[in-house]
Amino acid sequence: MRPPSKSQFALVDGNNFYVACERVFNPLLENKPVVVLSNNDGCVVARSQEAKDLGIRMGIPFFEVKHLIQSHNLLWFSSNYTLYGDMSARLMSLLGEFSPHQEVYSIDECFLDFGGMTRDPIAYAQAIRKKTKRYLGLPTCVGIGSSKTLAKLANHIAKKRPSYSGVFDWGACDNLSADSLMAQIQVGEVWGVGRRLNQQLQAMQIRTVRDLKYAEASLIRKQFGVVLERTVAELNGVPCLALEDTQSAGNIRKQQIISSKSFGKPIQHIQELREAVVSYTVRAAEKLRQQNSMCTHISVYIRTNPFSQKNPPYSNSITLPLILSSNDSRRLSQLVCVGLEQIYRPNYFYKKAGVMLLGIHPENQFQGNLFEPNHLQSRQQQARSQILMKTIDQLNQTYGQSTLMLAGAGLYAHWRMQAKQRSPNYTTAWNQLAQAQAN
DNA sequence: TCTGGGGTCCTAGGACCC
DNA sequence: TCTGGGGTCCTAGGACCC
Repeated sequence: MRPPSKSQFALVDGNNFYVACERVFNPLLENKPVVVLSNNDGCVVARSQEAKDLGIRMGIPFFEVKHLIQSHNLLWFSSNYTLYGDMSARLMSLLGEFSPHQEVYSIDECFLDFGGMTRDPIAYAQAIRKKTKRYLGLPTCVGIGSSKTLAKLANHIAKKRPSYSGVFDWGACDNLSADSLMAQIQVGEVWGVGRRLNQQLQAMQIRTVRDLKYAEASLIRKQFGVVLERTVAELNGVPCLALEDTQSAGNIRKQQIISSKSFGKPIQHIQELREAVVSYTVRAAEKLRQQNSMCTHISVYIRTNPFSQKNPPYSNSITLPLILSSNDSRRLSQLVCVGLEQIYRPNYFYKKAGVMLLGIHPENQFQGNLFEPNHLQSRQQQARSQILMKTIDQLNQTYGQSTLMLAGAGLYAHWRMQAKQRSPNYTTAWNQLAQAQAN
């Protein structure tokens, strides 16, 4: 029996998204095993179907599959987030036309509100797929269900079972066949069941999606908390998670902003670490200003390579409060350097550092400092800082990133990460388009 | 040689208050 | 000597997601 709820969600997800983006501009990649790597060319983060068929697992370190380049003509790319981000924006804007409400959930997927739809949802979803393929060259799959969790699961089925032609709708399926389908899917595939929960559920003989759907809610609540209890309700068609409308782009304000990266090679000296964390801070502060916010705390961390056998491990972090909220790159960088001094230990080989902005609030809720001897002066400084930062942002936007930067970020940046095979920015830079043609 | 980066939410426990 | 109960707020840490 279907629940009385009228809510319907569709989850549209790009297939092998990063690989698909590369293929749009390079048709020679079609029908070949292709992978896209994480930053620093570290791990495999996207695989074409052919690469999956070679047994390349998601997240596997690249060096473990490098031999397939020779033996199976595996093709690989460094990640090009400028390209994927731009393609994503186009995809989301196109998908947004298909529903009054859209939640952009990640770079390659979004929920659409299918509630109260009078048309045949499957035909409608097929129309969506056709349009994204024709306009953007991107293949997608669509899952439809009365809760977000069911829509995610439906999308999984649409992807794994070609017989559904890329669209699966729980509504087209009676209870009995829905249950038997769920009995064929591992519980770990459910949205919200990660590695840890999977292990614990297995131990309780909850092995398939169907097992979880019919697990006793009170028991789940007691053992695992409200989050999984909600998941169980959602599997039963009771929507607990609302669609968070992100269609009007301005309303997403991040609660924390992180900028962190591994280094191309390990570094030892504090001066180089300082350059790295200052440049991350500048990047984070830019993001902060982009959403018209300020922060009250900043946190910095450093760590050695945890996989290294020969060097001793060390990692540490520190969170420092700002006396006055700020989004000024200079002030934040100063504080980050103070923090770095406190956690830095000599004689270690550092592999990664990061900066986190916390206590984020809108710019216009600026709190003056009561104890500031000259309150008015601090207001004026604040205003000048805003103007300077806006100017820097504009210049960098117009003339390219790092046109203007803090000297502390370092001019040479020997620690910068590796990206040996990045594709051109086909959609965002005229000069790189020309380069693509020449190739 | 080579192992990503950027987020969210929830909970437990301590500090502090009356 | 004896030392309550209930509330809020904050932070750290753990789980999850892509």
